[in-house]
Amino acid sequence: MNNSQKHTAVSSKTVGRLSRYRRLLRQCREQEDCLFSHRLAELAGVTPAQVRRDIMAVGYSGSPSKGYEIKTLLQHIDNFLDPPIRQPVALVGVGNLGRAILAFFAGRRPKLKIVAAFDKDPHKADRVIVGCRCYPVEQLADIMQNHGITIGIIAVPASAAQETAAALVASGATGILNFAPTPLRVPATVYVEDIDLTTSLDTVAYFARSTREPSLERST
Amino acid sequence: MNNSQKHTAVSSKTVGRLSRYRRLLRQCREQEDCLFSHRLAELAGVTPAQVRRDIMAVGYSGSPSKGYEIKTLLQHIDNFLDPPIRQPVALVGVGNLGRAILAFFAGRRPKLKIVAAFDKDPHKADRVIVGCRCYPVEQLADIMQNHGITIGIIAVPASAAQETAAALVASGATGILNFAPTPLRVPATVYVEDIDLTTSLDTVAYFARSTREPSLERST
DNA sequence: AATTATCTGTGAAAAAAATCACAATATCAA
DNA sequence: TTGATATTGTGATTTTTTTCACAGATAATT
Repeated sequence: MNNSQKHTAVSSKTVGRLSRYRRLLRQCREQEDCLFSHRLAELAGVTPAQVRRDIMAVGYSGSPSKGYEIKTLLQHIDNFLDPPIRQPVALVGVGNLGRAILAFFAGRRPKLKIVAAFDKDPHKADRVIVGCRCYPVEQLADIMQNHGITIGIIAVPASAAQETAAALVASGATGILNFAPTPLRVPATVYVEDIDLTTSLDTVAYFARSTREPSLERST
Repeated sequence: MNNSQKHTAVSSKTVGRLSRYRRLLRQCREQEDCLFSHRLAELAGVTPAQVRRDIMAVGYSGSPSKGYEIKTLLQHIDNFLDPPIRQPVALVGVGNLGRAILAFFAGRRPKLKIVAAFDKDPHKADRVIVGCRCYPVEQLADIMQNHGITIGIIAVPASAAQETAAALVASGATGILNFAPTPLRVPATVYVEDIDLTTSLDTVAYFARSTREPSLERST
């Protein structure tokens, strides 16, 4: 009954959608006990087949008559997505964006928590911002190793992003969430997810013009 | 010489990469006059073939001997990505994240500018935050129509996201950048781009474990 | 002028992602 | 028990996205 990584490597798209399903399921577990793929699909804005495919990855089977038992499905998704023990996170860059990120993640997820923030500006060091201790960047390596941090969030200006990434990797990071508008050079063993606000806004602006053919978006 | 939308509809992935190329090109236009696809690919962390394909969309051809003339290529990308005149943007939700977004976009892009922010909290109304006038949500429709706003950024809590989206669409939005962790129901003619911090962090956390096979990431 | 080297632009192929479609299955109704 | 109905899980297919690979182009070299 090993349900860990046995199938042919789950894609990041599937992982992302599972995270989204989880949130939706948590919301509706009070109202309902079970739901069908088409119901979850509707909530998530995807197709039922997509939902079923994604759920295959977590190794849980629903019943043709009742669909998926929400409680059990959630357990399976949690088990799939969540780290076995604890995966502490470091944030680098405590500007506007950094503070917003701290506030956003504060208090959720005990296992996936921002346990340390870093900033170049010594004025910001040794303070507690939104419940998170802030250190000067010089201490990055030390503190990351002390806490066993393997995930870094980069919220520094583009000009400092590459060196920040290098420092994170050197201190043991194997995953980076990058808000800086710069592509990062990291070893192939490090997973990087970019959140590029400019690019996203440009894309929205582009498609907001030119009344496109009713395309990929969710409808009523 | 019509180089507008003639080809078979450009994908959002291509639009996003063009936005990224543009930023990189601006950075290196001082140093260099021309560059090859493999150089831009290296900067952007993609393959040369990808770069060439993407550039096809903007209707510009490089020279086999000199590559792409940076100045001209930039003009073509700008012409492709930028709105003909002006595409004002509205931000809804002036919490931590909203303010960070305002700060992030402040001063850039004259044609694609956040011209109005809205918040439910009347305390935040009628102030100027990071250079942007803030109004109570009640005035959303009025002000959007006055300014001819067609792009909305949603930075409200998940619980208010759907109604915000509906209000934006009702007031003329055809593109939405959604930071709320909820799928939005909008007509198929409205383009939505989701930026889901939780999902992104979950994905990074997932791939940060399990030393994956050297996969899709950029290497040294 | 011919040769070489290297690039672009793009048809064709491959890979990745999403969807279709249907056998297997569970439940209900009679 | 049988039949009718509706859903799951998944092989096969389709669609989308990326990459390959090469003809055609340009300049430098001889």
